[in-house]
Amino acid sequence: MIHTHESQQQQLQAFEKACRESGLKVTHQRLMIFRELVLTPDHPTAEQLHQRIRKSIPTISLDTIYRTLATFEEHGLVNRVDTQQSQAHFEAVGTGHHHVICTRCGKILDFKWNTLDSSSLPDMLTKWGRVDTANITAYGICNNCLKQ
Amino acid sequence: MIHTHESQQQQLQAFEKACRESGLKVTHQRLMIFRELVLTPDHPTAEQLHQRIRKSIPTISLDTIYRTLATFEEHGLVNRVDTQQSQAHFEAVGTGHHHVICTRCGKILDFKWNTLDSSSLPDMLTKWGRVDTANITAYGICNNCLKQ
DNA sequence: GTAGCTGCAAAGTGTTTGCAGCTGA
DNA sequence: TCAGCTGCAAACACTTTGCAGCTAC
Repeated sequence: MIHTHESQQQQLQAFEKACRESGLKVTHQRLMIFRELVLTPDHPTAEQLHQRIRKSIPTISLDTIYRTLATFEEHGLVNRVDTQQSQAHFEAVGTGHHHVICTRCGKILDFKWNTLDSSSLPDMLTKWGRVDTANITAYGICNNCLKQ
Repeated sequence: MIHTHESQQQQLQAFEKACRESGLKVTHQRLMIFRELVLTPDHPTAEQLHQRIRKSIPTISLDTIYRTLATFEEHGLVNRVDTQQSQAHFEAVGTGHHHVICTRCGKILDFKWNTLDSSSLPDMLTKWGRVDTANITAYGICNNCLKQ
């Protein structure tokens, strides 16, 4: 995804606005962390962010990165990307490929969805390389938790 | 996803076959771990598997669970489920919702896909509860890595 | 001035590894 | 028998937390 200069500007402005609205202080560290996420097209880990931001704020600590990302996530300013990494959940192969996760109780349910196969994915992906698998991960609240 | 007794049987048989073919020994521990994954509809963590399997093999250690799951994964017998947990990657909100991850270099690229919105998801999910977001995570090899 | 943020250091959690003894084929 | 699996314990990697000083508002 390539972002235009305009939309980046907008995101940075929206950031300052969102900070003021939630009573978050706009510190140099927070600004640089958000800036880095907006300006680069990849999705760095906390460690990678730390390496990059040290170039402009040499004294910034890794735990500030972690704390800041957690704060941003709470306020809906950043997303955590789904990956297969730890804390890992496992399933036997041959079951459904897609999952719904209840954000309240954490339970995971499989579902089937025939619409998604590699031929129906956007052209852009065939330019990117060879896609082997594609899984949907949905998040919501299950009926059990909604009742309570 | 509810599995019939037949398909569970098939999965267990396929397991023994796959073990023999890859030269893996069919130990009591491995059989119980795979059995647990096939017979239960949820997707436990290594820790949860350990708790459950201890009831039948009290001396089984957590590292055997980890090692066994890693072995199974290498041989394509189990899948790791995508979640938002650590080692986490982050993005600013407002970028694309879907991701392709290169399994060789680990780089993550965004992509847009208009076809996926909550109304197009299967009915089953509306019975499950309230779905808030649904993201696709695709895995493959990017062109850069394919060239090498 | 003060609530709240940061850096430091230490602890916590999930996962992996080296080694010696055990076991399935 | 013997390659390869397991249990133990220790190491590792990533993330979180308590505290004291600092800073944006």
